[in-house]
Amino acid sequence: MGTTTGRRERLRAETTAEIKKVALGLMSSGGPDAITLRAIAREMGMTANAIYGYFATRDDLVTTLISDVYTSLADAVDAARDARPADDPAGRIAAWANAFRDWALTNPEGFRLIYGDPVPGYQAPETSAAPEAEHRVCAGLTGLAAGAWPHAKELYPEAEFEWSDFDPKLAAEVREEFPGLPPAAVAIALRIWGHLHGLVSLEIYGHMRVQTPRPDKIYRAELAQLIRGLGLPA
Amino acid sequence: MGTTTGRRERLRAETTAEIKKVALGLMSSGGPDAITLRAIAREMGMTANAIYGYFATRDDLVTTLISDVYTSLADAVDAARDARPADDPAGRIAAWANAFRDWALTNPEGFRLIYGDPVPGYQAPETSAAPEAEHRVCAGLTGLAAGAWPHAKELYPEAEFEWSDFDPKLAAEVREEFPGLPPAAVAIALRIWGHLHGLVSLEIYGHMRVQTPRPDKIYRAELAQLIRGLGLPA
DNA sequence: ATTAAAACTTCACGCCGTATAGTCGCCGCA
DNA sequence: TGCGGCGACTATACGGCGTGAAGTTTTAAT
Repeated sequence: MGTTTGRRERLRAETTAEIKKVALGLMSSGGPDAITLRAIAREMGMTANAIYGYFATRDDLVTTLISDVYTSLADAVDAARDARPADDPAGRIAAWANAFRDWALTNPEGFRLIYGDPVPGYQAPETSAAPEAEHRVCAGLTGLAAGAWPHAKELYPEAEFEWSDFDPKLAAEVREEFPGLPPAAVAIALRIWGHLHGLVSLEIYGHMRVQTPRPDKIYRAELAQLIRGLGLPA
Repeated sequence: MGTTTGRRERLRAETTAEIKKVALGLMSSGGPDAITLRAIAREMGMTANAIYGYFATRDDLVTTLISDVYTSLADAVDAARDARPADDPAGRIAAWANAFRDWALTNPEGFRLIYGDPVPGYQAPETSAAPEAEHRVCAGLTGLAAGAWPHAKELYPEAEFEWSDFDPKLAAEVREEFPGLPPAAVAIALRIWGHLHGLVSLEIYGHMRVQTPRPDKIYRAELAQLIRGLGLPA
């Protein structure tokens, strides 16, 4: 029966999943630095070298983890955004942004893994470690900008950007999903990404709390100004 | 002669300086991960343990480096800002922001050292690694916000923030240097910090270039909107 | 010249990633 | 039922890391 070869594959998949699970556990308890092949193996009752049967190198494992974690972030923000109706662009933006910060505060080590120097000596592959998830995040943000664009277009100069200013794949997807949307809206999306990423990043890495005990208040003010700056009703 | 005791101290200071210089050199050529006691010692023709006569631990050395590098960043942005006259708040903001990004692009490893996970296993001291320099950066930003406040105050709700929302030292300094400035202006400064930090950080860590070949254009648009959002004339 | 301290080396330990070679058990096939 | 092969795993080893303990050399002060 073909199930026998299926069995091996299943065992293999289970072990792979356990490696990743243990690695994520180590990360959340001891930070990304705690992701070591030896520690994972110890926890699993194996030898470190056994892991090489599943991942060619430690960086390979880390890249996979980044992709998984980034996907979970993308899922979280997408879900929060889609819980609001499409005719409430301000609410969708606020939901997305709050989900982003909440996810980061809940998974600070994951945030560092995705956006920081993930692990000692890690070299990211040429193409980004999680291009697909990062792409989803940007596309989702552009969707938010698209929802706000009818209000925002009066406030922004359209002429400054061209489609060639963006990654071809991103541009193509946006033009297909939101026909008529100008490239300037994608620029807005990237700028919003930068704003939110910056505030959350400073908070996660401890730079914000030195200046203010209420980073949440700063973030809320940011949201209010963001929505106002897009010409949306509160 | 008293110069004899002075000689020892001078040699000691020179060696300390050389350790830091070599460490910074390793960092700029091989990234923060390349800062290892053994590599520094190798470069200096010493043993790794000799460094323990100058720094209690590797983390101590890294903390000192962070402080030095952060100070050089603070110097750069302060100088750029002060090159513009006080009666040109928009120009001062633009100068500060451009100096910030330029410094980061020139010293990407320094940026990672300051704002990222500096080095494998590094544990920041309880109080921030470079509180003085970080303070200067925030105070400088608040100065920019103060310059813009006469124009911006119409656009922002003042009531949302109180002085107790900020670090007492920061608040005290701001209140002394800019009497009459409301706490809302400090919130604006922190938000601007977040915006610029986020865009630069995404660029430095390679997330922005995956989405756009022209991060400079995004940054320029950010600046324009920032100045416009503060009610300043371009 | 003597002495005490500072600067530096040597050796050792336990981590790490990973390359190489070898062992064991399960699979399909005769 | 026996057997060959292959995949999963272990054993051993190398060089790198931070760092502690102990010993040696250099230097300044008496």
